[in-house]
Formats: sequence, C-alpha cells, structure tokens
Amino acid sequence: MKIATWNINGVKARIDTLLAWLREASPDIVGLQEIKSVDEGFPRLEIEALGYNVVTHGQKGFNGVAILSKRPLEDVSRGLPGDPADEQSRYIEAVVSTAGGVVRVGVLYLPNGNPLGTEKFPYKLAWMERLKRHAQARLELEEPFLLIGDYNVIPDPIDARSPAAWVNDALFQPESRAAFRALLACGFTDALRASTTAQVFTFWDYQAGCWQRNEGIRIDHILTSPQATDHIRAVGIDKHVRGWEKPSDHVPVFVDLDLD
DNA sequence: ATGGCCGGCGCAGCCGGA
Repeated sequence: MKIATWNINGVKARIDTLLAWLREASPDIVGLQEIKSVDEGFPRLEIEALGYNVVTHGQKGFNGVAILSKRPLEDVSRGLPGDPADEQSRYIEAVVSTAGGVVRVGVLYLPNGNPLGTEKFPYKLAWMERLKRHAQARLELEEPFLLIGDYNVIPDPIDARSPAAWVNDALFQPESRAAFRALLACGFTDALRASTTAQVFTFWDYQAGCWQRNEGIRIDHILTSPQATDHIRAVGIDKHVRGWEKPSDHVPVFVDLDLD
C-alpha cells in the first residue's frame, strides 16, 4: 500500500499536474495540503474518475487539506482537536481497511509561523502542542498510524541546502525543531530520515532559481507509529515532479507499506 | 548582481506562502 503526501499549492490551479502524477505514481492513499478551495469547489469528479474516494476539509482562499484513497475512507474527522476557536482548516484524518487490518492516516498542514515576532509563531507552537496531544491519544490505539503532511519544520541542518539562510525563519527556530523532536519522542519514526542519511529536499521556492540551484529544504514528512514502521517496504520522494510544467513548490513524499 | 514567484480573489493589487 503506497501512501503519499503532497502540498499541492492550489488544487484548482494544479489539477492537470495532480492527475498526471496520480496516473504515473498510482498511490493508494494521498494526503493533500494547501488545496486553497472550499469543499464545494474541490475538483472531485476528475479525481473520482481515476478510482479515488475523496474527503476534504477546505477553506476559502488558503489552507485546506484532503485525502484521496482507492479504498473506502471510514471514520473521517475534520479539524485538529484542542481549540474550538481555531477556524483554520489544517487537519483531516481517516481510516482504511486492508486484509492486514486497519491503517489510520492523519493529514496535516502545520502553520508556517512567519514572521517571527507576530502572533503567527506562538500559533504554530500551540498547534504543534495540540498535534502532539492528539498524536499521543492515537498512539494508544496501537494501530498502524501515519501522520503525513507539510510540517513547515526543517528538522536538522542537513535538511536545508543553506541552513544559515533559515536561522531567522520560523521553520528552523529551535522551538519549532524541539516541538518536532518531541513529537518523534512520543514513538514516531521520521520514515524518510530513517531510510537515508543523505541530504534530500521536498520543497524548492519558486523565487531566485531555487530549483535550478537545488536550494531546497525538507519540510514534508511522514511520521509512522511503531505498528506502521514495522510494515515499511520503501520510502521515497517524487523529485522529478518539481521539474514539470506548472509545478507545486513541494513534491510528493511517499511510503510503501506491506499491508495490502 | 544577496534578487529573480505564485495562487486566490476578483478584476487591481494585496495577502499569504516558505
């Protein structure tokens, strides 16, 4: 079972790119972030035509997350628990059933947190604390559970081509990195980092020729519960998609589990 | 050369992104 995460940067502007990648990669489950669409505007018919079930948690203009799955999506929940006043659409979760048992997938678009010195950075850290609390509760289920998405956190210096350029950025603050480590310490595995010690990226800014110069960062992550980690066959990044026409600034990251 | 973009909204140019 191939499970992928991709910050699509506007699903309506990117629908042809998304369909092309779905045909090529044929993932079983996809978590999308930054759909930048309300639920009614999501291009579900084209995606359903490729054999996917679709659930969305949209918002007008920005943010928004979705799950696509070849298998039926059960127990769908929208929004991250812990703050009823939070109106931003950044989390969706669902369960799929396989012959080997259930797989639970949480899809997140973690707040950017920039610029520092505004209310956005404490919002990011508070959101990460809520995520940890929710993740701990899910770990108690002892299921194969994957927390996939755009974390907006550069975990370590190796995860940026030019770490010095990020020292005053919310993505690379000690507090952001510590919160990411605290999440891992609950029992998750950073699947991609566990698979390679090489420098690999998932995002290249549109500006300044970052793609051409390989000025990337690794901020899209797949965290696996112990029960999911046991089933990992492979982990990868579809880097070539960044070179396509009308690319997102992020590329898909995927894990292949031997649960089918 | 220390900068170079993009989508949404809505129809100009600002906001948000990372």
